[in-house]
Amino acid sequence: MQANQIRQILSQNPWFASLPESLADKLLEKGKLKVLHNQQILHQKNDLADGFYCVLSGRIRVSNFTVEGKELVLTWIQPGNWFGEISLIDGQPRTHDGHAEDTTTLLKVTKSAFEQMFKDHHDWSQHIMRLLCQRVRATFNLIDETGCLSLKGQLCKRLSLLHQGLEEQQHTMTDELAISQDALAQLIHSSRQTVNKILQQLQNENVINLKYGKIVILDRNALEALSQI
Amino acid sequence: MQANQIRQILSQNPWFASLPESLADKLLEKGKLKVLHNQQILHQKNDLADGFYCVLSGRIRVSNFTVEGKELVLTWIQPGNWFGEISLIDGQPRTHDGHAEDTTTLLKVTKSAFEQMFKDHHDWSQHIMRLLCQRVRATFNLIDETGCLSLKGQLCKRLSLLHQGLEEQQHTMTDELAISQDALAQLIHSSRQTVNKILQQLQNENVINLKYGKIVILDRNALEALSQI
DNA sequence: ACTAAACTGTCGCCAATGTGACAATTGCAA
DNA sequence: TTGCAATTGTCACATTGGCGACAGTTTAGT
Repeated sequence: MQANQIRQILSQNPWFASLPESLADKLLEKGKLKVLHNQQILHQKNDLADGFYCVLSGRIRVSNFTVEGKELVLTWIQPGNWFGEISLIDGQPRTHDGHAEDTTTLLKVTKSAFEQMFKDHHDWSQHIMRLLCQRVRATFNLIDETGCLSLKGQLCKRLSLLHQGLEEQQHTMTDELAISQDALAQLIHSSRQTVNKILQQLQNENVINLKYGKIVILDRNALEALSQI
Repeated sequence: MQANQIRQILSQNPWFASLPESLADKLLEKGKLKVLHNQQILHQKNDLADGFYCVLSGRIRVSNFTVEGKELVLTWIQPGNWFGEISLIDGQPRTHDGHAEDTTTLLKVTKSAFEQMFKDHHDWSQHIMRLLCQRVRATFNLIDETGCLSLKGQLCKRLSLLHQGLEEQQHTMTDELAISQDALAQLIHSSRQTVNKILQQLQNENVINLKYGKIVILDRNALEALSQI
């Protein structure tokens, strides 16, 4: 992958884009490419942290397992997003498993390089604090969603977010989300059958179109509106 | 409230206890007492942040409302715990409402005093980062709980945590939690009736004893074990 | 002591949702 | 083309848990 291509992906992330040029350069200098194949494990819950990562292509599925062995997906980390800073900062083990979905390219900043950033750049900690605040707010939103919204609301919100992420990263004009109903069910901790029923409803309301393995967004605004219920 | 009494309460909090003496002193210097009466509003969701707070007595109920007007309690902040740093750092509005339960005494560090800490003490940001990491981990735990555990599991976990908090703050040897079943139901986003049913079960299993307005913990270990299911 | 308010215990009904089962459809690769 | 695996569509059934209702109990205030 070319350096300018990497820069291009990274710059679409608001947090990275807000870094002063000098810090961004330093971070890139320290980053090394790492490629995972589909379903390869990046780290497991309770592992010690070895790096600060950014997804360049593919995606990372962040999840946990219940005692009965059921996988609960917290989120998917899409290209341009950084993660893994928490364990590096507080020295505690990873909170979740991280698996690659598809062949996935990462930019990895090692633990020692990450720590060097604090020593070399007095303002680095400010940016890390902002990243942490984002993380807290994102998890609060997640809690609100699961607590306040109906399953239909949660599903619409997720579709809306996925659609938005698609726009940011690919600049495509297609409104197709390549995701199975099974995967969607995992995201909102529901069952495939229930998700299917809700998606049928949405199709009848002309909000989406269902295809094999993908969903076409017809009415983004309706989706946003339904994310309230 | 006496200065040494305040210090005593604050020192029982692990985060505060880990601050270097000099930083702790500075923070105390800047703190002003603020008293709220029962149910008084400290801040509402979307308010701009005006301070960094620590509960000294009473407690703060942190919650949100659904569109239908139902209150969802995220947590109660017990004495010794600091909060409100997120909005101060990223400049975004509050994520939740904060209400006093009982007459509540707070230590308040104003926005400008908080910001001055960063300027005067180069290592202050490190401690704030640790606080943020704690916050993220706590919310991840909450998500895991609601996603992975049965209602009984969630309830046992909450009872266990409340019991633990009680020990830390009061050094009492009584194992009575003064909390209504109604309030417990709010904490785990459930209904009073369901909570009552589960509590009855736990009483039959000799894990707890039910009283009017309070719960006596009989078997802490059993509670911990049940927090897994 | 009396009363009102808060809290608990319990019932039955009902909506939401998980689950297993099975058929139909689609896409991919040999 | 054919066969297989992944995905979707649909059903009946069981379970969970929310909710209204109401009686009983405890506390606090006058």
